[in-house]
Amino acid sequence: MAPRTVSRVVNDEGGYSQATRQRILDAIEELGYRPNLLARGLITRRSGTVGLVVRNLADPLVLALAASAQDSFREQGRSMFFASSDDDADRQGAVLQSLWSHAVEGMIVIPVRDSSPQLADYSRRGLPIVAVGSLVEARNATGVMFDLDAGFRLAVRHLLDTGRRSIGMIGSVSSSYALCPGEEDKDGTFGAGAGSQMVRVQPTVEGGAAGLEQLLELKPDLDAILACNDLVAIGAVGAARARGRRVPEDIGVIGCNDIEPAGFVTPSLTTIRLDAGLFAAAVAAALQGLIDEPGEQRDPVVLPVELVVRDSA
Amino acid sequence: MAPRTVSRVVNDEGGYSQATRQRILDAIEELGYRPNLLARGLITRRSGTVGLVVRNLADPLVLALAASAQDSFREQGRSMFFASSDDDADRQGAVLQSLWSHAVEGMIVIPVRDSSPQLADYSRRGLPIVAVGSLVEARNATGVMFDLDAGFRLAVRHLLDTGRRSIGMIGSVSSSYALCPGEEDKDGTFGAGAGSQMVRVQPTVEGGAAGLEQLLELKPDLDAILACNDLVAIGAVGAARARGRRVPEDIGVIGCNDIEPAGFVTPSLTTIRLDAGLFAAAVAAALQGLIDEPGEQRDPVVLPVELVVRDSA
DNA sequence: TGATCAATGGATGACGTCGAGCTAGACCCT
DNA sequence: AGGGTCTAGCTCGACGTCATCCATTGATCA
Repeated sequence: MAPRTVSRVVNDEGGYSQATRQRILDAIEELGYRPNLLARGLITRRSGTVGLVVRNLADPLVLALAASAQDSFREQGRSMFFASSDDDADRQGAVLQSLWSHAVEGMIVIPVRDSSPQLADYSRRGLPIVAVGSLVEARNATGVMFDLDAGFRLAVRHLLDTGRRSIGMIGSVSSSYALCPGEEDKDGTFGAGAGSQMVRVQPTVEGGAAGLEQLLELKPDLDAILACNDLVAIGAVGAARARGRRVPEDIGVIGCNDIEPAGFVTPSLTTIRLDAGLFAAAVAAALQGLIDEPGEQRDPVVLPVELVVRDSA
Repeated sequence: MAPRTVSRVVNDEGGYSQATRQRILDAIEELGYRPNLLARGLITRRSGTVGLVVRNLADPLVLALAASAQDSFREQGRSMFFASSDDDADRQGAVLQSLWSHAVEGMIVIPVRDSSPQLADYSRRGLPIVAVGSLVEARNATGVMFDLDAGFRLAVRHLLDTGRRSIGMIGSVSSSYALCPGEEDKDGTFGAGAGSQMVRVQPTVEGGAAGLEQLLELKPDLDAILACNDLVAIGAVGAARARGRRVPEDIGVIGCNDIEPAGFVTPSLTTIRLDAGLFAAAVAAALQGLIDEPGEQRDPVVLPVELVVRDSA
């Protein structure tokens, strides 16, 4: 059997009979032949791999993103590298460099804060990059993000509509890519006429509890909380109850993300849902586009969000 | 500058002057040179990559495993492929095949049920495999698991010591690797003299609720529940309260895993803690061992567990 | 009969790197 | 000066695959 013919069958080039094809496939099976994708990638310049770089593993969207991205990539016949930058710009750079040396065809990155120039640099040198929740203006790069402003407006409207008048916001000290709607609103001009106040904490349950304490200090008449993610919201609910405030009667709380526990904590959490499946599909499609048609300028993709009204507000 | 000399510098082989080294490093910086790891792997037969294959992404241990494994591998200078088998043996096989074609040096696998022969086959053909929570008897393979039997005994002892007399167990229809202590105890011979009953459900919050209903049907005098994981335990707590049973007064509930929400649900969950960091470190070390000294027979690693007593039992 | 086509396979070079072996010169020691 | 040792640098081949180009064989078609 000639190598050339085997190559034709393995690569589906056509130009062989069904009988030959079957004979070759049988032989492959029997001998346990595995094509060496390193060698193939070396010559074709397409390695069949992509990379996913996240900021930290604790982020609830990461899992869904990884799962869904993986599905898309399997359909594309690509394998996926996975790495975390641990919220460190240098490490993010090292990861990009390393995976690029492994000849990934493209990368999905949840970028650390202020690393747009770094990403733009890599993409300009030829590495296709989809930045999650961040704008990267460069050839070979694009962004995918949730419409957090809309989510923020939905939440504030809901609070005002249900009679809340004094809204506090608990933001995150280290803004994550998609968890802090309205975070840009630094002056705190919440809904018309309503007072407002913003504090920043660690984006955890404990942080949420601390944030509520701080807000009550600043604004004793507080009757609503907008939290940058569901964990923070859960912490705020706990602290409010410990202080003798009822939720939702005395204080309404809205989270963000709709993580799984949000549905079964007491009271169940009203939250801005970020649809992880939708998100991941959009990300994978965007990367595919960048790889297939390199060099084109692309508009960022903005995904809709939804307010899920449960018991907490 | 000769390629050979550059190669020496890049690979730190020695045999060059400091001046040459600096000149080369400068040139690398300036030209944006990236060594092609595909080509390097082709000739050295060490690709610098490993694979992590999980059963499904919803498993709470997966995140911690991924995070910690990634840290270990970074120290080893390896990059990590990531894939999910979605609980499908054929897909697991396809993933192993695909990643092996990408020349991974070894794999960490959370195996789908009854896939030991498949793993043994791959490992016998030369792919180092660390199976998580499963025994694989083969050259080039080993297993890492929690001492779930010990956890099971701890939990039962605690329930008996606190006066429980009628224990029900909620297991999982699709046993996962580490979440179901005592699942082998199919006859239900729980602690001495205590009655016992076991049902199997989906390992989710909803499944836990359904499981409790079933158990109460079978055993109206039930006063304790042992759940195969924390989500199931949370579901069982919710269902028990909906039925008017107080937790822990009327029914004690013990979960397994110590996932993050376990500490802040109401009542906080007594649970068998599986230390994910410890686990992942052991897994990474085991794989490193398999890669460095191939062919040796190895004993499986068994990790200790701990009972975390909170409010639910 | 000659032309065309499909199936098959041979030969050669390239991808970017490392490995082995070699040369030329510098340096030291006797 | 002669011999040994070390360093810096070179040349050549190999890794496993695909691309390119061409050769052979039958079969079919005009």
